[in-house]
Amino acid sequence: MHETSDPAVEATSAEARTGDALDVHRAHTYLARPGERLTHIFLLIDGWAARYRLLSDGRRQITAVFVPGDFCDLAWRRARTTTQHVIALTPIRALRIDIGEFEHHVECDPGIRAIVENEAHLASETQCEWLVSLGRRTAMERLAHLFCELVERIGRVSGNGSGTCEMPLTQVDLADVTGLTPVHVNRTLQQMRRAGLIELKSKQLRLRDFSRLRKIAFFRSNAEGRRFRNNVFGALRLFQRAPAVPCQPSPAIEEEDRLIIA
Amino acid sequence: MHETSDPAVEATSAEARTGDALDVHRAHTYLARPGERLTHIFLLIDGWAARYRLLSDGRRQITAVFVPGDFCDLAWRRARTTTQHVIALTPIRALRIDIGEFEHHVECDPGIRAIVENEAHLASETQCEWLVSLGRRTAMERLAHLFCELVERIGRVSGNGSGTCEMPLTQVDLADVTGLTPVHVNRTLQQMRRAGLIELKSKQLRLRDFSRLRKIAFFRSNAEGRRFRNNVFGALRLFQRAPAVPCQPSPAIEEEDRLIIA
DNA sequence: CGCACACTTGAAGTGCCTCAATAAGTGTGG
DNA sequence: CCACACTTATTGAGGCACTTCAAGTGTGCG
Repeated sequence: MHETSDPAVEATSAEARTGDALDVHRAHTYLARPGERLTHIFLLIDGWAARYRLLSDGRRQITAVFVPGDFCDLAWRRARTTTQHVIALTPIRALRIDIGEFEHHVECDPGIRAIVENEAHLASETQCEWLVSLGRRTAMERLAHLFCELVERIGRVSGNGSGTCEMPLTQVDLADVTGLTPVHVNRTLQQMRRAGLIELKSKQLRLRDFSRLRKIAFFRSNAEGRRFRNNVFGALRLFQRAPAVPCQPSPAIEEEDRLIIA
Repeated sequence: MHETSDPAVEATSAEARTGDALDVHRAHTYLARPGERLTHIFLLIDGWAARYRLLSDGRRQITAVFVPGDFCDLAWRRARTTTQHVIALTPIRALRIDIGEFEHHVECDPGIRAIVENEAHLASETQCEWLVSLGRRTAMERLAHLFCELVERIGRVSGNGSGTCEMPLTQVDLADVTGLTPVHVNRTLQQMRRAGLIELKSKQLRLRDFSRLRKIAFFRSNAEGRRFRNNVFGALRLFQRAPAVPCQPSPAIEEEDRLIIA
């Protein structure tokens, strides 16, 4: 598979065919701002991003974290405009898919539709679990749960019951995900280190005792649901190729067609 | 429109045609339990319901509140089984729609598809705002926000800037929505009453100063997004009538079709 | 090498929780 | 219609998880 080993090269050639572009962005660049007209959906290839809501007095709550393989942001497929910020947390590479083409793919390609609907479903499950964290879990439980989730999403669990994954989130980011203050995140992380639960240094997270962390976090694995999840290269390939058979997308639904019954 | 003024009668006749049934349930009956095979989606006609997650030590977090006109639960359209509890908070009437028929309707009827996708989108926006509440808002802000949301969803705002709506949620329910304890909900409600913000008695909520509450809650209206929302009778009618033109639903997507690329 | 950013630590304060008891509703059956 | 059980709402006192403010100390990078 040497000829397809570099997704960037693939993307470049694909761009000529489909008009989709592989974007490169530095950390902290905005992929979306609230109120913008929605023109693209990104398929994240490398790096992390986050969606967040900012209150007018500066309070910030991160409402989703995007890792390689995630679409960003499926939440706005039905919307005219964005309602939240999306920012690159690290340098990223992402396939920028025109929203019209995206809808066309979803309409015409059952494989892509299955992926997209599955992704949306996973995102909604994740979001529910975040609600539980923010509403009912303690600081340590919230962090433990987040770490379990991320290791399941992008990490590796080794035989001896430990797991590892990248962790580019700063303590400020972690605070804005977990609804805590950075100071308290710091103290809680140290408590977890002292308890032998985790190691976290230079953007590398290691769960030293996955099963204990799961219990602490009341973590419910969604590995089954992720079994059929797209992987980043697979999804990339799917979106890069033109649909094998051109199809007639059903006509766009006009506002007048939406149900308004007095 | 006398002949269609009673949805129950309509439903009964529709049942003969479509197999959908209008269910009546008492308060506190389960519409779903985690791990159940998903067979139906409910269209709530009367009464309120809630989805929640229960931790093994008894902590409960309500992750969605359903009011008349809501589908319950769209979150599971892509799932084989339910992952949370859904319970009737009050006596309810609901149109029980077989999941297969539901998917058929969505597939074949662009009007229904528009409704369902719009509903799913609204639900996801609401959920994001709940994340912000639980993560970054104080007790009073959380309650103020919830009240603003509910008045926008089902209440009426009168000219003088006050709004009213039904409020069948007990203080325990409110606590499980807002991630607080019932005791603190009680104290916060009294504080809001004393401040002249709300009246809340015998299941009736009155916002005495909607604009002040909005500011307190950092409430962002989604009235625009709800303009095209189905209303309960409209949606009921749609789901009761058989599709005007029988259509060929695209073949179900088999597991093998889902993308698995190593 | 120095600047910016991430992380760490301490001390003091507070918003919310826990435990506990009582009052006020609400439905149910005799 | 009252007696009873049960849920819901209220109030008090005390404690703790988390916040706030205010220093620091690494640490990576141009």
